[in-house]
Amino acid sequence: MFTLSEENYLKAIYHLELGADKGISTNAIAEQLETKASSVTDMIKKLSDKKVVVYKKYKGVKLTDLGKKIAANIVRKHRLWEVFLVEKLNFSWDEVHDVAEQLEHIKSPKLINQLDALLGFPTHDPHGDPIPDENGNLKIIDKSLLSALQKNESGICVGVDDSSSGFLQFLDKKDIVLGKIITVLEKEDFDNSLAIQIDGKKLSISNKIANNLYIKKV
Amino acid sequence: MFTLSEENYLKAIYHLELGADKGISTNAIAEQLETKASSVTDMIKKLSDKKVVVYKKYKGVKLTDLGKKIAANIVRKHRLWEVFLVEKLNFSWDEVHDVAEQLEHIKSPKLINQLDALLGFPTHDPHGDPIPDENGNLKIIDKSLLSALQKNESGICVGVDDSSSGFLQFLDKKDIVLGKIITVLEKEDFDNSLAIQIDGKKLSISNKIANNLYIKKV
DNA sequence: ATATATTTTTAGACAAGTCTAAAAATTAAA
DNA sequence: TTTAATTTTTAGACTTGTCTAAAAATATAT
Ligand SMILES: [Mn+2]
Ligand SMILES: [Mn+2]
Ligand SMILES: [Mn+2]
Ligand SMILES: [Mn+2]
Repeated sequence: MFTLSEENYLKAIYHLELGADKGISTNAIAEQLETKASSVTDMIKKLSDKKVVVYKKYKGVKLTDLGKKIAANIVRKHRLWEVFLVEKLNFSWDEVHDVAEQLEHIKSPKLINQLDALLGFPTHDPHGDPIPDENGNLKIIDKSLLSALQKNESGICVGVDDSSSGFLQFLDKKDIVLGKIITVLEKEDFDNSLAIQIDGKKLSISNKIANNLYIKKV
Repeated sequence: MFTLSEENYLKAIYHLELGADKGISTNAIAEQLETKASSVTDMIKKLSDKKVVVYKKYKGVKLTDLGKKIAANIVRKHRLWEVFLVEKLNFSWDEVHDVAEQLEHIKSPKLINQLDALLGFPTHDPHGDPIPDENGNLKIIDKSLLSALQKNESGICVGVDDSSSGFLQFLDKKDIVLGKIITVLEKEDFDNSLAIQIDGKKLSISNKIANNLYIKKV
């Protein structure tokens, strides 16, 4: 069994490993968890003793298969709870993360299986992130940043890169919702801003926004 | 804000105070929480510093109004989660307690309000125990033990005194469910067992069972 | 290749929560 | 009302997870 703290370290390493081939550095973990490098070194030793990471001094850390499975299960719980909060309890997508951070540590396999069923076995959370299955496998869908679209191309909104409540509330304000179709009308060379069409309405979108919104080309 | 451990102490004292006029003894709390008296003394000092209990050395402990409110809120969360598990996730009433012990510590007022609404503002949990409102008030319904019924009197099942899974599963097996009406056909002086009628069926019930099942006289 | 800067680890400390063993206070019994 | 038994508190230790400051290793720059 793993403590709350150990689970958070495993999850942090799991997230950092996606899109990284080398071992994860002590500093990277410390930054992710808003803690100090020395604390990370201590915890890594414990996790190494428990066979969930492989650790070589000064060489960074990698999850073992066991570690990956445990971490994926925490992510699974986090995302299922986020779906629950939005679908069943009328939370908006910018309110769910902090509560899910707590709920993800509840230990009860039956609870999570039944929750999965109640929600109709969702494949993605409210931010468009995939929900790992019971074995920790997740299918990556083919998505790209809005900024990668060319003029006159269209895409369906499928996720966000930045899921801070600031960004999510901004999208709400602009009526940009996952599932809607965006068409690029114009790309400005000057500031890389975009003129887009969504829901029949025209909108101007800064480069920063376009770099944080995922779409699937249609 | 209170730690998980502090919350568990407050809840234990809250339960012990129901049906006790004096201060709650160190040993009583230690037994309830399956810990040692010395640990209780340490924690009581902390809770006293935080103004949630009043503590006089060797004289036991009492919740302040603030302490009562916080404890009642934890009980509220515990019981709402139990209702959720039974009503929405198909848990049986003997499976919910351990999970609720974890869920009761999740901090999110919105979560609990929305959960309350989703469940239709229930007044009692699956074991017949009342759910405190947002202010910590709970209305005690007039219930008595099955063993208090006289021959030919009837009552509706409204709760259990012992909510161990052993007892609950026993009731399941005998088809004794909250809401059903029980009529006492016979009382045996010899062993204080009861012959009862429930759902048209006749059943023999030991004194131990009759002393752990609450009914409301009809 | 050597010096400098950065990263990582170690050493030592601290708070929370728990425990055992011993001392002090209270309660019950003779 | 003394003595004995029980309850409660204190003293000191241990674990988990964290921190700061200093040492060691690695990476970067001249
Ligand atoms: Mn999240
Ligand atoms: Mn999410
Ligand atoms: Mn319970
Ligand atoms: Mn209950």
